[in-house]
Amino acid sequence: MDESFDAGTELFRNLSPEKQEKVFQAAVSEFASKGYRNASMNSLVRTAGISKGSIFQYFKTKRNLFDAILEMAVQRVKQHLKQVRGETEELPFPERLEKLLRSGFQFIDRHPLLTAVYFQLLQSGDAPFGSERLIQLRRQGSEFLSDLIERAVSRGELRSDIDIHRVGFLINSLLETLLRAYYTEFLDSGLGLYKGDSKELDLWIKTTVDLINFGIRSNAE
Amino acid sequence: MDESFDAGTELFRNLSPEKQEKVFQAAVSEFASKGYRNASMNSLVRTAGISKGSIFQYFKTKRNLFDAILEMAVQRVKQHLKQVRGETEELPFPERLEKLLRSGFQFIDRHPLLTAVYFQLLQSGDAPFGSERLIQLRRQGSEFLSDLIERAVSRGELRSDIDIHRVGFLINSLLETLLRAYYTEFLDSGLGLYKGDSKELDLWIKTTVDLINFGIRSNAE
DNA sequence: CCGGTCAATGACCGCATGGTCATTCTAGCC
DNA sequence: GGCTAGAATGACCATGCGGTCATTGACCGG
Repeated sequence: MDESFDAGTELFRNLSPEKQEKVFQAAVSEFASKGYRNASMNSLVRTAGISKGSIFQYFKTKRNLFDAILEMAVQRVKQHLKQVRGETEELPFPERLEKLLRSGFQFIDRHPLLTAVYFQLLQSGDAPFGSERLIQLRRQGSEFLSDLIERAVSRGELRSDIDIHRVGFLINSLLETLLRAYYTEFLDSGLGLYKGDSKELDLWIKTTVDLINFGIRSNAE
Repeated sequence: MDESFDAGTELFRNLSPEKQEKVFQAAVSEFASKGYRNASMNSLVRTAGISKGSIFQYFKTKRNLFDAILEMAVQRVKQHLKQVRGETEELPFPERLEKLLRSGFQFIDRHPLLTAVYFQLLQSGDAPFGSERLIQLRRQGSEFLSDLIERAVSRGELRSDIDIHRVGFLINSLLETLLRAYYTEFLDSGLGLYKGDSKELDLWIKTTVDLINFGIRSNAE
């Protein structure tokens, strides 16, 4: 998970970066594959190669550990989105959408497990905390898109009568679906999106961006 | 869950319909709220008001019970979709989409728990069986929409160059998102879809159908 | 009223969980 | 080498799980 991250007890933060990394890696992997409730501290400790007592000295509870992992994932996702937003500032909306999707696939390639933790939580709601945080995280995703749309509307690129927030929600959910299906086998309906190569991805990106831009109604009538 | 359903051991099928119903109700409720893995037979038995031994005499294992519940849910969903397809045979595509969504909300009002079991499985993948069945269920959903689209294309209502299967997948995921958010608080981003009244739903339906039909690009250019 | 049948029951089993803590090990200093 | 501070350890705990089965109890024909 790249450079380390301030979390856990003082004891944990004083560990060698390699060991911190090893523990983090094991934790992310455990939560990514089983979600919060079904993740097992026993199993985690086994793959990390440390003793059970240690993990509870590093992070007092399972929940604390999860919070730290999630915070890291959220931080990285936000940072990624900000970067893409900055880099595509001047682009017309369709290209912006395309870049957003494409960079999303790249992000997953680089951080597959962190993405899994993030989306698993967002979709299943399997969390140690109440729904307020979930609602907040989801809203931020929708709002990111709403902002892009609003800007494009004000530039005259998009119809001025669209319902910005609802459409932001819808497009966000579309993008989420695509990204999830890219790394989750059972979400792909045998259409080649799951772990698809760049040619497959290009087709999906084009189809999606076109749908959003033009809709499907025949131009004839 | 309306009339009873052939499932479980002979002993269970010979029970009085009321008792069958009571057990089924408790099971659906348990699986709907906790998914498969986190559902507890102990808790289920408590809410059903029967003893633990009995439930294992009625259905040999937790998995058998889940299979029966899921089969019922899938059957009802399919039956519902067939009905809507039949009733909207002659309608233009946009109206068809609208009716499909509207009747989806109605279905949830009538069968909230069954819907929850069905969608929870489809989204979380938390199942006692492998991913093949999940892929199959998802594919059937996509194909239902692909068929509607194909028919509309052949009638000249839709652009003839659209990628029928990919667009079917995308629209299906859009509809799934809306329906899930209608009964799942944390999926609604504070936009009033969750348990929304009919005015809210109308707005969502209109926005969604318009997006799919016309896209968002300005007509000006 | 009896004896037989069979459904209902809940104590019990082996296992896994999140979490604790007394003990052991190790590294640094004199 | 001996001492000590503090990190690592895994046996242990209470709890809950899916599943079993000897016992109980309700009903029924004679």
